[in-house]
Amino acid sequence: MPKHKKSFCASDLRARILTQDIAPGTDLDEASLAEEYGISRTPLREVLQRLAGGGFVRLEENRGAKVESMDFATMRVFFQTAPLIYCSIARQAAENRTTKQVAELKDIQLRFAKVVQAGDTVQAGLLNHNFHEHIGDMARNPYLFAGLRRMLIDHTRLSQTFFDPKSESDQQRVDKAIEQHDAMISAIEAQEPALATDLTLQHWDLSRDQLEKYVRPDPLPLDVISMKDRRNAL
Amino acid sequence: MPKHKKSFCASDLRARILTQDIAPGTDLDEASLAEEYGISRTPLREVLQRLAGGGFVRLEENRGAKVESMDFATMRVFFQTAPLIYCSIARQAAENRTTKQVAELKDIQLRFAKVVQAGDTVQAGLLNHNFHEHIGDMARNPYLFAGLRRMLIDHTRLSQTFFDPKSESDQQRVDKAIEQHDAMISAIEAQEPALATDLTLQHWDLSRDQLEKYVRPDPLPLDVISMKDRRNAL
DNA sequence: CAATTTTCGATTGTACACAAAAAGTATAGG
DNA sequence: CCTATACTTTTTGTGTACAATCGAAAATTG
Repeated sequence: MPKHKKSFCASDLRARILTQDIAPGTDLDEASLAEEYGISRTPLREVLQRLAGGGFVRLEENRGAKVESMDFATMRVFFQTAPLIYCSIARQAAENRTTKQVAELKDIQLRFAKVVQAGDTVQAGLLNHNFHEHIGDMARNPYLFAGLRRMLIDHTRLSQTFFDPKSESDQQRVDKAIEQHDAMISAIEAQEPALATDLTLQHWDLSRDQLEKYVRPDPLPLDVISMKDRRNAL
Repeated sequence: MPKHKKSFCASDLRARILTQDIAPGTDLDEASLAEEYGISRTPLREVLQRLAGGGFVRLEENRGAKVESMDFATMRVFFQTAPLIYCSIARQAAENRTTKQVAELKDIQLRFAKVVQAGDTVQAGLLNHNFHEHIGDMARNPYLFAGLRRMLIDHTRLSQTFFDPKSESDQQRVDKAIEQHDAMISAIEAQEPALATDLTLQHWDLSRDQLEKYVRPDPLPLDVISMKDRRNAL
């Protein structure tokens, strides 16, 4: 049963990083994590090496592992590159998918819709991640897939607020995302690359709008700003 | 000095895989490699984990590390995807490069031209790899860069014959590749994304023509075929 | 003799102890 | 009071012994 503990450790750390339960930039202490997961430092270090390979953490010489963080320059690149990778992947997924993979994708989507309904925002984020990673797998393009995985790490972490509906319009947005997933599944199943690409672009637009709201929120009302200025004035 | 041995082991294994000194599909035995590099199995396993993260080897449970191999389906994808990734990278490299990076790229190119002149095909392949990876670094796009690195592993391994001029036309091809590198450097330095993209596409075309010749060589002359048939006939 | 099971050898996975390096703390000197 | 340096503590890196697993040959059985 020690094997099980190691793979649990790996997937749990992955999930905790994706959900920002462990914040970007955090250093991971080997000894305490090893104790926490009930394994020794040797296999824990191997888990960290693998997470580093996947772009979840960064290893620095004699200084341990830090959770990867995203700077502003990278965020700009993220918005630039996401549509390219997502759409290329979607097109190739529609071209190359197997029947089995479609069934698996439907299963993920079913569980996704369920946890969204139940209001489990953490699991929703993770299953949304799985959904898009699975489409990446369908594309059978190891080069773009590598890029997609890096992209999804950042996307999932940035989207933590996405599945947490606070208002009526938020709820509509989440419902729309689920509908878009269903449409994407259909297009991939029907092997219609152009349609899959188009739907993916729409899905991206929805996500982007939400992200931009989060990254660049509405400016403060003028009176609040003037109050702040007055307080901090010399 | 044990630190030095470990990083040497990592870079040496990387080079041996890229040059096909260790063939695709080979299993790597931990004990013998550890002895070979004068380190114990623990750090060697960490090296293998990192190589696995980079896509150089594949780790299988209780079955060690195998050098990644490329099947025919992937080769098709390789030819499809390479121009997309290379050109996107080149464009963004021209947009985002720093002066220091240009200097470093020139240095790599200088050493590249030198080893090609000296007929050192192994080093030529590795320095060509470095050249393109460094352009990837200039693009400052971690998502495409991840894909580029995977692509370069396969490209470098497939191109092992490229820098080994056996005929006059081979020599011309290698000379042309060097010229193209120089032109690419100029375009990146001048921050001309469109030109950099165009030159990269030309460079890809040169490489692709050579690869296709290698992958799908000219059919054997008819008389040779008939002789073969006669020999192997029942 | 074939098919299945068992046993053995080789290889990978884990734990722990120790070595090396970095970070933090106290002390001496200006 | 600040700085620099020596010392202590904490954390990471490595070597080694042992446990678990896999694959293949040998033995058992129908």
